[in-house]
Parts: sequence; C-alpha cells; structure tokens
Amino acid sequence: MGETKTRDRIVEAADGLFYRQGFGHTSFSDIAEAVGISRGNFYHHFKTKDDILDAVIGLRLANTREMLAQWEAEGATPEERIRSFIHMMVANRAEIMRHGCPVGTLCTELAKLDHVTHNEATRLFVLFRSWLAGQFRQLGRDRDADALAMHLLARSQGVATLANAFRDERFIEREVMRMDAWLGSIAATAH
Amino acid sequence: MGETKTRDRIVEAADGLFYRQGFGHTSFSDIAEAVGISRGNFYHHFKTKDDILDAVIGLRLANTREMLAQWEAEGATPEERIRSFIHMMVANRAEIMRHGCPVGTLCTELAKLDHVTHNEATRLFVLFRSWLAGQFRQLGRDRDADALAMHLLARSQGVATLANAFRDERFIEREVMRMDAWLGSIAATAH
DNA sequence: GTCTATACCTGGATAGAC
DNA sequence: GTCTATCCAGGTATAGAC
Repeated sequence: MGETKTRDRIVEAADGLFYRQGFGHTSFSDIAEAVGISRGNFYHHFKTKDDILDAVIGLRLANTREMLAQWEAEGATPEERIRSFIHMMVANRAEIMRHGCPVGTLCTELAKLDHVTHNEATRLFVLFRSWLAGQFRQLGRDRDADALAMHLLARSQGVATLANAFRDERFIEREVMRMDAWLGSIAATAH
Repeated sequence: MGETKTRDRIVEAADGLFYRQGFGHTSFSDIAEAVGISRGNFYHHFKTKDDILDAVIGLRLANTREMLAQWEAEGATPEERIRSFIHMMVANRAEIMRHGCPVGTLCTELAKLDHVTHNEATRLFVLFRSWLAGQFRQLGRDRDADALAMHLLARSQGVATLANAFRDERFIEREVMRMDAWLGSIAATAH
C-alpha cells in the first residue's frame, strides 16, 4: 500500500477519535492502535499532532462541501434544502446524543486551548453559514439572510449541546419540529 | 488562615481555570501557581483531581442557586424573571465570547471524557431547567413548561457556542432581542 | 498546614535499523 | 515505509521534613 493510503487511514481514525474523545484527550497511541501501526511510523506521515488536526479539519471541510452539494442537488426549493440541514440532526441523533456536534464540540475545545487551529475549525461553521445564507437569500430574505443563517445554526448547536448533556432523543424531535415550523413561517412570508 | 480558607481559594482558582482552559488542560501546577501554594500542599486538601472537579461543580451549583434566588426576588412577574435569564448573556458577553458558557462547555468536555462527573455537571443545567419551567408554569403554560424551558436553554447554549466560535458581539445582541420577542409572544398568549 | 524532593507514568517526538 | 528503542517534558501523586 502506498503512502497516501496509510496517511488517509490515520486521518480517518483521528477524525473519529477526535470526535468521540476530543482532540486533547486523544493520544498518538490511541490513533496508532486504531490504525494498527506503531507510534514511530506515525512521524513519517505527520510531523506533529497539530498537523494531524489540520488534516482532520481538511477532511471534514471536504466532507461537508460534498454534503452541501448533495443537498443542493436533491432539494427542489430553498425551503426543502434548508430542511435537509434541519433533518440532519434527526438522522445523526444517536451520535449527537453521545458525542455532541462534531463541529461545535471541536470549536469549543480549540477555543479553550487557545489553539491556532481554532480559526480553521471555525471555517466548518462558515461553510454551513454561507450555504444557509444563500438559501435564505433565495427565499427573498436578502436583508437578513446571514442573520437567519446564524440563528438556525445557533438553534441546532443548542439542541446538540443539550441532547448531549441530557441524552434526550424526544427533545431533539421536538426541537426539530419547532425548527420546521419556524422555517415554514419564514418561507410563507417569502415574496 | 485555617484549612477551609486555603481550600476555598483552591476551588475558586480551579473554577476559573477550568472555565478558561478546560478541565483536562488545567494542571495542578496551574492551580497551585494561581493560588500561590506548592503542588505538594495540594494533596492535603484534595486527594485527586476529580475531587477538585467535584468541589468546583459544588461551588457552581451553590452560586447558581443564589443567582436564581436573586432573580426570583427581583422580578415582579415570571416574564420579568425569565428576562433576567436571557439578559445574563448580554451581561456576560465578554466572557462568553472568549470562553463560551461555563455550564455548556464543561458538560461537553466531560461527556467526551466519559467522565463519571458528567452527571454532576448536568445538574447545573437541571437547576436552570427546573427554574425556567417553574416560571413558564406561572405564565400558565402548565402543559409545555418543561419543553419551553429546554427550548430557551437550548437557544442560549447555541448563542454561546457560536458567539465563542465567531467572537461576534452583535450576534449575541441580535439573538437576545429575538429571544425577548419570543418571550413576549409567549407571555401575551398567557391566560 | 505547608514545604521540598521525588517516584512514577504517559504523551509527544527523535534516531536509526530493517 | 515501517519498526524498535529511546529521550525528554510535564502531569499526577506520595513521602517526609519543618
């Protein structure tokens, strides 16, 4: 197997571990064990732990772009496309209850570490923010498209945080219904 | 100075450091340095790091109860009292932008560590949840008081998470206005 | 109650053989 | 490209003097 192959396996393993355990609490040993390689081999692919974090964020950015493109392709209307975002929380509810939102928890952790990569992680939020704002703009909300995007993003983050704390599935369902209703009212007043 | 005095100073210093740096990223050296004592002295007061975490959560629980009691005493109506909760985010916006919500970020971190104390930390949320539910009940929303409490709690958590990620003060203000309006509509339909 | 000294371990990182 | 062996820093925790 070529170099890229092992490198990718490291990044994917690190991605999952960073999500489930957090960045700071995941050691090289953890990743090495998950991939099935020795710790020493590691440094052939990455010079530092931060380099792995960079690669993980890069992977998540790419995956997110892909997901947004798919929503874009599948949804016939902006309302429908925004609904894809909202319903992602139902589809991922098991993981969210156990580990929170992958984007939110990473940003929160890196902010506390005063980590240089914090800005990189925030770009994940920016991706959703820009995409959502674009959809709201298509709904005719040019003036407050970005504010609406941030509002919906915040709602979803809050749901993830509390669902994680309380391990409450019905809470997620209730809040998603509330967001659906809210989106409906926004779309109804669209010009 | 007696034993209790130094102990209290340790807990208060740890409280601040856990908030600003996170629990996992705060070492005994950090706390010892902040308090101005030696690392060794530490173990006279606490056997393990987890014991300190317990004490910190205990302190936060006590402080939160006090704050809720004050809101209870100051607000003439349930609507006014709930508004105290909402406006807390404006009052603490500088800290929230830098370090997030002390309750939410701690719960998120402990959930990832699979920490036994996670349930203790969630009791902080329970405090707000129960109190808010009581206020909504007084507004005549007996049937969905708890759901409304969780909804508002989630909104505030989401705002804290995004404000922390984007360091955006105006976003906080906008969302607080939105919550104010939402509360107004709830109170207006009260029997 | 507080200190210094120290044991012990884990984690990140390097060197060099294969 | 992968391994083993190893270094070093920092973190938790203990022992024992004052």
